[in-house]
Amino acid sequence: MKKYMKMSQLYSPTLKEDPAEAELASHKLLLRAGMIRKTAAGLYSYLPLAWRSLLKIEAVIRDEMEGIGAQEMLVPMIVPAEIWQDSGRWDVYGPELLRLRDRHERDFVVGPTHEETFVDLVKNELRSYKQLPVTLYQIQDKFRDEMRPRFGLMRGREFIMKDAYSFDANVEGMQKSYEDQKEAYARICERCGLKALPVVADSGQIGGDTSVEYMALAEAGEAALVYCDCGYAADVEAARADIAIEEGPGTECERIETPCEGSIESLAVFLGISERACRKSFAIIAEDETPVLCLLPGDHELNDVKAEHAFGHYDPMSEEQMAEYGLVKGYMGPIGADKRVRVVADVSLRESTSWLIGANEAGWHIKGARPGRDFEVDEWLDLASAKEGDRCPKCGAPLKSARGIEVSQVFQLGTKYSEAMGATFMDEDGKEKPFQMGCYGIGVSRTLAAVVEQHHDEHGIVWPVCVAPYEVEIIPLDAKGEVWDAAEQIANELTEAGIEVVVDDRKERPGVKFNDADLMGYPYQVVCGKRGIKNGVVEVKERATGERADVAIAEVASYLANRVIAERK
RNA sequence: CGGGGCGUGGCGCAGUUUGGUAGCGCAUCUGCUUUGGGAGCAGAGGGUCGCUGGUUCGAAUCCAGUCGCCCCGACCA
Repeated sequence: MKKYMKMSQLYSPTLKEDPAEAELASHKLLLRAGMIRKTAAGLYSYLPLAWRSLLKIEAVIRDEMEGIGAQEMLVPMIVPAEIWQDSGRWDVYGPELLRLRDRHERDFVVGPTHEETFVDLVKNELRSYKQLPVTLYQIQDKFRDEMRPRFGLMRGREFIMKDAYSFDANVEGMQKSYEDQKEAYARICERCGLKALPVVADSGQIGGDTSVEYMALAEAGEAALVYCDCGYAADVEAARADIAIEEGPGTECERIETPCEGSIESLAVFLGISERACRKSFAIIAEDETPVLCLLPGDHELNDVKAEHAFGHYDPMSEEQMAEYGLVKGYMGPIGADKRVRVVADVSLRESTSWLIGANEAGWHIKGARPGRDFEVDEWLDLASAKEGDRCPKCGAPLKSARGIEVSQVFQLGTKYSEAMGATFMDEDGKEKPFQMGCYGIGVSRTLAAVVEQHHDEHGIVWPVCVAPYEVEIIPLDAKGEVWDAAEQIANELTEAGIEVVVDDRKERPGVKFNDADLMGYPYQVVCGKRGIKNGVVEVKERATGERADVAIAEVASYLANRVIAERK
């Protein structure tokens, strides 16, 4: 028999003040609303309210997994070292991996992810292509000994993850499994109330769409991304920068005096041109000791990741080195630089014919310089960090920028683990083949934090119905008498209608109850006060909009039940 | 791991510079009043000042070491 929850009994200690340790909205609010408590760095206890929300997220995940035929199960958190040695990760995984030894001196790891366990599990049981495909998943705590756990649930060391593994007979099958998961992930985000974008995570080695991360858009996100309405989205680190050329002034190569401080900004202001019409130069020493001058559109930065790709571990040139190679800080350019300097320019500049560059003399620049005629570019590379306004590599429209929280990732593994661990099956053609695998993770606890990050205001959390710990809070302003009777009646009716209800039965002043209700963020509040009860009405407040409406006591339960159920998804 | 900061009743902080035996706000408990947006008054309880060692007549305060936590960087659900 379902019963409504009483605030007086709910273990959800709220805090008036922001805890000193928290910085992010989600972290502060989850602590303040009495949903989580820290046990140690990166280790959190989920209190009853958080747990209810987590179970709802998990329910959405289970529903979607079931919808694509994935089967839930559970493997041990602790994993014997041998299978990690088999996969090769025992030696590769860094200090993030928590290793431990039992009383018999046997090595184990606390699973940060479970590819090995699942491969080991199926390799002796799935013997024939006829048994494939199979997708297995679990929802379980993971442990990663992060060097810097932070932001509460956002980057904990122990966290709840849903991890799925697909086993297919061939690449086409794997891609199908992968697409199924990817689509399910989009629906999971949506059903949890998250605005998220699928971001291509690694189009590198294997090529194509082999891994996608779902990024929940949030200012507090750790990843910077660019995206386009056409559906393209990429981490700025990985995005190819397609930058419209802006030519500098003039077409003849000519020295001009530029008595301004040696920054692109001041140069552009002095000449009355855009920063992009200038060419920015970075001088670095590549890993192989080659001095390199990188030329970029003036309003773009050298992308660290791309530069490391191109040059290995590189260092910015010191002033002494610049002097040695004939480069003048603030006025660098390819003309007049030492012959040993390798000149590399961003690909976006390839068609540009009028470059405004430093003259390697303080206070002087060169305008109208043309590569091939006035100086040589040794190599054209993608070096610039993409940013807002650059052209979408897919459709050409201007990109928008955003920050995101990586809530989930889908990955085509191929035979990486199955081959390493000798996990094979007998194919139609009578040959032993390694499984084609995919793996798919969702940070469940991180999703909770992301939801709060996207759904809060200055008063507290604003839960979407689908993940709210309770759907309706009833606030009787008197804990006795006819006000209480009406509140209890409404609570019972709603509960009978299958709505999750909490009643603030505490002997607190109205302000305290209102503030706690807003902080904990239940989607609907029903305020029962003397005034209204006399007229046979209570006030229904929608947390998200702040809208209030008087509703007849006799109708409020069915009115709310209909709204809540419609919003559950 | 590098850089910065912080550890003082449950929470948020002051006190540390200049050593003298611990304080404020909130919360808790009791009583009275109050009751539609974090109440008022009166009273009460609660702290080996992160830990260890040292200096000193005397250490929250000075010194050394150590542990923990937070923030910024390199990794990830």
